[in-house]
Amino acid sequence: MDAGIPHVTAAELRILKVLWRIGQGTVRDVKDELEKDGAEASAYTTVMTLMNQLATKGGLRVDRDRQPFVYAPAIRRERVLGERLMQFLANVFDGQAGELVLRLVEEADLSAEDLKRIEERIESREKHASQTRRPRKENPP
Amino acid sequence: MDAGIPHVTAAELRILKVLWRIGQGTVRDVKDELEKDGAEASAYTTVMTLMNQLATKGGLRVDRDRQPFVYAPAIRRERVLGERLMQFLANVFDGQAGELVLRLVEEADLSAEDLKRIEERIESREKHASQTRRPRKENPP
DNA sequence: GGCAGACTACTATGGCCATAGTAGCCAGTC
DNA sequence: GACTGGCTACTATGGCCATAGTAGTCTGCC
Repeated sequence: MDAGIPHVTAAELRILKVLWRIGQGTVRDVKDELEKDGAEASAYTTVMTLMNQLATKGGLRVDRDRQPFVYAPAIRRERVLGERLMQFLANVFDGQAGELVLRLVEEADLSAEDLKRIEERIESREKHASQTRRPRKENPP
Repeated sequence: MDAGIPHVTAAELRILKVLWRIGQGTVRDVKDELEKDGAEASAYTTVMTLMNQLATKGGLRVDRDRQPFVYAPAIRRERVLGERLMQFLANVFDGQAGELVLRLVEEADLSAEDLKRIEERIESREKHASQTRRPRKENPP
């Protein structure tokens, strides 16, 4: 079982984000996308190096039958971002999620919709919490 | 003007956290504290190197009249964590604070008090938002 | 069948950072 | 006044990562 997500560096994450967005693509596709949103992108070979590293780690799946090779994400956005978030929470906020959320509510640009949605989640969360003790997401064996 | 906070690396942040907690201390004090909570700490000279780097950058203030030198934080916890948070938000969640908060509400350990406090903030936030446009925290000179 | 353009594989480099060692200094002790 | 223990200053090293170059290969076209 390879439940653990491979370690994804910052530059690799930029690649993954593009592929999550466009579904799949060649090195050139990804490079073009990066140029589009990112100000100045990296050299073609740099992007390729990153993509191959990711593939080696199991972060991307490569179709080598097509020419040029076509790359697609092999790990889900949710998992990667979740992992990152939990790590950040532990490292910077010592696991104090409450403080982190409060800060965001105060300082970040949250739209009215965001706030509404968050409230709803909290409410349903509180309801469940009063019944079961700490209703946490299950980890099925 | 030195409004910008110096770049603080991960290891340096560990040091700063200790000093925010204990107020001030010598290299040995900090090393001892690190040993206390962190499993295995670094060598004495490693801690000293980090503290001197921080001092050089303006992250710590050093009293060299005392022997051994006494170090104290020169930047506020709020500022450093806030900076870090905004950076993380931009890099990983593309500035989508809403998504980040939702994830935390769902997956992190939020106590009932946390939830309550967050709700209050949101409510007051929504009230203000309907009057003034984005009431942001002031930066007093 | 050879050439041009694009693509891949392998290798190189430099920066940043965490870690820590060594040498030298200073202060208190016997 | 020499010695010991702790402290400081300076330097070294190795790892990780972002970046990218070069050589070699493949494919399609003329």
